[in-house]
Amino acid sequence: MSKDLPKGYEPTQVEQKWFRTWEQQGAFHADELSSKPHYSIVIPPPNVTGVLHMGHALNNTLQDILCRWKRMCGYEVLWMPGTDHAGIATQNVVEKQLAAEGQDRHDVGRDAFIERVWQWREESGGQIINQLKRLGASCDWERERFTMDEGLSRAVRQVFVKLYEDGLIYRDNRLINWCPRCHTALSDLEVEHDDKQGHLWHLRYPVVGCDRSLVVATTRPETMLGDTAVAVHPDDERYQNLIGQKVLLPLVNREIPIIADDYVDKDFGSGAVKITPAHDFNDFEIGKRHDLEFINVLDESGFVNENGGPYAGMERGKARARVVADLEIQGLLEKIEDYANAVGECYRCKTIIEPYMSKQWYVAVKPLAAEAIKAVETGRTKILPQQWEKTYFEWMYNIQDWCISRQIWWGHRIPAWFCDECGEISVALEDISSCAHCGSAKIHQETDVLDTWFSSALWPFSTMGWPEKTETLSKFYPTSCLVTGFDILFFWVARMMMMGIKFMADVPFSEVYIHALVRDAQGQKMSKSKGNVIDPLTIIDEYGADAFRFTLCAFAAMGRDIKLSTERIGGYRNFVNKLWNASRFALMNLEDFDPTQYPLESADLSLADQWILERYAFAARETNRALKDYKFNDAAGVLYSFTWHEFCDWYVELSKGNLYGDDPAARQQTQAVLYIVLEGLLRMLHPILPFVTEEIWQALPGRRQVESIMQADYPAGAILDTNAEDVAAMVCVMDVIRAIRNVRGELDLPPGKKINVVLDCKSAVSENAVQMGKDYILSLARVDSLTYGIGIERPKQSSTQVAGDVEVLIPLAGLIDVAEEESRLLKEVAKVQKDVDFFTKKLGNKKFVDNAPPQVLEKDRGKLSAAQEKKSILEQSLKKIQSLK
RNA sequence: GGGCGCAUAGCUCAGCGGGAGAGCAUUCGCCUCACACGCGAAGGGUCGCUGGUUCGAUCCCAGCUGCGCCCA
Repeated sequence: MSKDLPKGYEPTQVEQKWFRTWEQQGAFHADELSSKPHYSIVIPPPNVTGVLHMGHALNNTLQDILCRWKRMCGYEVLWMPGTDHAGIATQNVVEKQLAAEGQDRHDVGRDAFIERVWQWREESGGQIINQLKRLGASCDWERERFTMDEGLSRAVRQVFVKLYEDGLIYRDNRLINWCPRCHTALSDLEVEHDDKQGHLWHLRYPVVGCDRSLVVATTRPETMLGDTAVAVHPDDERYQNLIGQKVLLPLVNREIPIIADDYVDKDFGSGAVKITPAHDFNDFEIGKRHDLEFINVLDESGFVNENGGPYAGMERGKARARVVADLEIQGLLEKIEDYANAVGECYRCKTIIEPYMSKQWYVAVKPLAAEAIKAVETGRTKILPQQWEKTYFEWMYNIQDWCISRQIWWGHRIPAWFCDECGEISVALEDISSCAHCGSAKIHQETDVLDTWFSSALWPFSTMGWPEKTETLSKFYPTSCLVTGFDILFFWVARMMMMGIKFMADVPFSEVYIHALVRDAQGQKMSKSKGNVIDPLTIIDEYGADAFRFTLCAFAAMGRDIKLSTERIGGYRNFVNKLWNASRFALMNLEDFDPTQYPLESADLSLADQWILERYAFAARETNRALKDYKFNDAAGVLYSFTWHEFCDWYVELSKGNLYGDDPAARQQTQAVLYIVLEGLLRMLHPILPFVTEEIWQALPGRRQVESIMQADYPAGAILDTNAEDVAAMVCVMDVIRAIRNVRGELDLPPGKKINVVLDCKSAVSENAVQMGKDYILSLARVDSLTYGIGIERPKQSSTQVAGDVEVLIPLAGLIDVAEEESRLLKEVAKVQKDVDFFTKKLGNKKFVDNAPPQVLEKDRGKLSAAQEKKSILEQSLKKIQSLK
């Protein structure tokens, strides 16, 4: 390990080197036989087709921070990684490949197609795994799982069979969401609703046997081909005498009844509505209530079928145009209005979905949901931020049965067989060759596969070896925490809850931390079509993984979306560089230092040493508290200001006197504190900045007890006891230094210009502080000569500043422009006058004095007298200056 | 239509019952022997609007306005 660290931090090689080393050391591996307390997280499995996007980066950075932190806190940590098989998405990828060769999946056949998908997966699937490693993700990669693995497939099958046997899986013929492009059913959740500007067509249907007609309004005129009724509200006076009569459905010339149903909104359109039970969810319900005919007029690709008469063979959009045109010719188009309504789209391909009659498999989720609700109500599982619990409950209370069958090939094939003889269904764990009901060998297996989310729902236990009773399960289930985005709260979290409770008899996780969405700098959702996507890998290349992780952590405030801008990442890159350079400074000054040889207990700590040790203890406590509460931004904030503004800006500067001085004992003592603080700081930062901290930690002098910073203990609080009075003295000295710097800055006295300073102390405490800290003042404020004391002789003409109860006087001595000093003092007086006014008024309010708690009163009185004191000093000084003019 | 959330410094956001904070940006002075991806100093806010509770409200409550998201 070279101690000649380069002047600027260069992340690329450092990151690769350490990640390799950690993997080789087995530092990510979780031991189920360990006696340490467990901490486990299962990764939200990304799609095997996926590439790393900002959402993944945030999600996995947060998980990694938690895992690294807990590991350092002494837990046996399992972070379980893997990918899901993304049925529709993956099938689409391979279908596209085939299309490029002029083929479709039916040309190659089911088995060959699936073979081809596996081949694709071997060659190009799961690249996201390597991308997660670039981020530094400390998953137990040896355990990587895939939802189509043998073990997980076994779990899927077991669950399916059990749910079927328990009567919780059934088949039914009803309306489902159908994607005419993917050619499969979708669950309700897989349909995205988007408000689209469309039209409302008003169609006129002639009543049979009289010259009246009914006007119905629809957003989907082409479905009129499948109308089997017109409905009006039972109380609608306008139509009382028409109920029970018939209208002649135009174009197809079918007579359909006029029915009454209180679902109809009297005030919408004409108050009459066409009913197409086979193509609309509401109409479906009405159709069942009134025992209407269900006429399906579309085929599985969204083309009109033979039931559509002259329109058969037309694509649904074309059919719409033709139907409207034909109605217009016949004078049956009353009017067209602009109308916005929510259109359902396939979440995979954005094709407009079609409510479609078909026979599918369902999970009856209500009984499962009841348990999942109870688990959150009782606090067995906590959802954070808590507001999401409401959303969870809302959905769970209104949950509908889950359509789990998909008409695709890539996925877990449903283990059900239909008997060609008796017509019964046999469901079995192992493939069967004869019907379980009649024994016939004439059976064929269901061709449908299961919704990918069905296998994802088992993830927390299937990945740990279920249905076997494994050591992993007994050590790590239930998991400690799940970190995920709210977009899959229903898709995934809720279903894992249901399945976990059902099959493991315990919740899958104790806490669920829901994080924000990553947006672009303008607050827009990142999307390929908008072209505003920022690629995490490009960011890592440019700024380093550590800077990127710190940015995400600093932005991850609970309950608010993240607007990511590259400028901010640049800012945190600077932070990493700052740490790097402070460490270089330390290393340069620790070359002759051996941490194992120095007895810290007997050390004579300087003011600066005590102060930084006190700040260190504070930072350690606050960081732990923040991480415990998932306040990632607080953790980042505490560490940022401790590192930069306390350690670098102050302690490093304060330490230079002793490090460069000629007192070997003082030098060695300062080296010791510099070493322990930096070493501990690196450990504090490691969960957020894994790479740079390891690189520096390894370069520190001496040997430590563990090979990697990953295995070192996380700082919990103070390293050494400190004396509160000494710490306060240091703070006083720092105030004096700041006051002198303020005068320098305001009066344009460049650092090169040496100045003399007189400090008039108002108390023995501050005099003592100045006495102990005079060297700090001399060097940090660049003071040439310093005199101080209580009631010390004051220079005749000087610039004045007040630091607590120390009056800072800088003799003019030709240095200072009188006019500038006057304007500076006027500004200062005005500032302090505001304070005096504020507190005078506040303390003059009888109600306040009578009611406010004593501590508050005491504090405010102290503030008032301090402000008055400061004001009078400044005013006297101002008078003197003005007399010079 | 139902639900949830957000409005704080030029920008991005913390804070959420006792005198308004950070980062970035801005201005001024500095190549000070770790760092110009830097150092020091400074300026900048009726904390969306209107009421209410309170000795005291950016913070709690109600209403309003504007902007998001989820579900129908």
